[in-house]
Formats: sequence, C-alpha cells, structure tokens
Amino acid sequence: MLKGHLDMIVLAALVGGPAHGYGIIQQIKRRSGGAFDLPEGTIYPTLHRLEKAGYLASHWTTAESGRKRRVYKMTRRGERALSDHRALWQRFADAIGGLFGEKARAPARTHS
Amino acid sequence: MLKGHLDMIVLAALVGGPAHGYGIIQQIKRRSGGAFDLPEGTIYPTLHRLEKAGYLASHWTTAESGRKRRVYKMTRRGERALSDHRALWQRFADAIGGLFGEKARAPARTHS
DNA sequence: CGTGTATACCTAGTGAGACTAGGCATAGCA
DNA sequence: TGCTATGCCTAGTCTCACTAGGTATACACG
Repeated sequence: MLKGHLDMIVLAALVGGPAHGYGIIQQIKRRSGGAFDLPEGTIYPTLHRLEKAGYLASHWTTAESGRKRRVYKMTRRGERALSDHRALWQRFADAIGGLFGEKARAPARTHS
Repeated sequence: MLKGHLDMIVLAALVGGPAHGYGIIQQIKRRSGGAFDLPEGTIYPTLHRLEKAGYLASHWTTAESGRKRRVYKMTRRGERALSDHRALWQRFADAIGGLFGEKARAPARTHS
C-alpha cells in the first residue's frame, strides 16, 4: 500500500536526527501510530538504496550496550529529496481528496 | 504510486452516478486535477475485477452517437467497500501525517 | 553453562498489481 | 481517404515491498 512512498517515510523518520536501522523501524511504528510496522527486509534494502543514491550517509558505531550499529543520517541531497517527495505526496493526497470531495455530477457527458 | 488505492479511486469515480470505462478515465483525470491520468490498460482490468467481486454491475448501452458502451454502476456491496477503503485511506494519510510531525496532513474532507 | 529472547544486520527470491504494448472497431472531420 | 478521438480488451512486463531465510551479540534465567 505504501508503494512509492517508502523512501519518503524512511527519510521522514530521520528528520529528528540520525538513527540506526532497527531504531528507524521502531521510530516509524511509533510515529505512525502503529500503522506502519515495517519488516527488516523492507527497511534494510531501502536504506542501502537511499545511501547509494546519496540521500543518506552511514557509519558504524558501538552502542553503550556493546552492540554494533550502522547509523544513518540524512544528507543535504536527502533533505531536498524528502522535500520533493512531500510535495508529491501533497498533490497525491489532494487528488484523492478531490475524488472524494466533489460529489453529485451528471453521468458521463462526453460531448460538451 | 497508487498501488492499493486504485479500487477506491475507481469506485469513488462512480459515486456521482453510472459511467462507462472511457468516461471513468476522464472523470478521474478531471476530478483529480489532472494528477491521475490512468491508461486504459489499468482501468479495464480493474473494472472487470471489481465487477467479478460484486462491487460493480454493468450493462451494454448504445449512446446517442451510436457507439456501444459498457456502463458500470456501483452495487451496495461496492458502496460498502468504498466506505471501508476510505477509512483505510484516512488511517494511511493520518499515519503519513504523523511521520511528518502533524504539520502536513492530508486534507480530510468529511463530505457527508 | 545452556537456552531463550530481544537486539541488530543482511540478502536472494517471491508475489501482487499497475502498467506497457499491442489489437479490434466505429464516428466524425478534413 | 486518411487521421483523430472514442471505446473496449488482454497478454505479458516490471517495479518494489515483502517473505523467508541466514548470521551474530547482549542479557536474563535456571
């Protein structure tokens, strides 16, 4: 259902600051009110793709717990991409709204 | 990008009254402000699927122009499905809004 | 010490579904 | 007589989120 919106969602999750993959999943779940509970198999390939595209930069860290984590942070390009995607989303949502909002009209009058 | 939303879009286009495939395409284009210009290869299979699912009913007519048209109209089941899809869309749009930080939310036009 | 669970990362392959690319047919116009 | 717009149809493609598997460490419990 989020086909085409995933990049935007992941980028949006990084607006608050850098995070690692596993944390991003939880972040998205929390901030979406539980609506988006994305599996790892969705997130990790996406992060790799976004980094390859220059939207994200990553580096390895070791948490206090001793675990190794790959922390991602948005690049300036990523911020621009997010901005573009947001505009696209607005148009998309408005279009859906238009389909719902406009009611009552005569059936198909092709020749006007 | 409209993966998973297409059924809803087509059903919504028929709220104003019955229409034929070609007209539905134009209807959607107009009411979406030009955002959704769906190819025939997308619409026709969808209409067939929706009819098979019992959401639409169709019959052949001959327009004043002399052309043959297959006119679709929503069934009660279709109306219920549309209603469900709309609720789903609301949750989806709200979830995206939540990720954006409440600022950019999809316009929720609660048309009665 | 062994086992279970949560954390944390990765990738090859699948599957659903919108779309491409074709085909067929008729009306109206130049 | 073409050309364009209308009008319907379907087989196959392609994208991309997701499934299903794998590896590894920290911590708690017995």
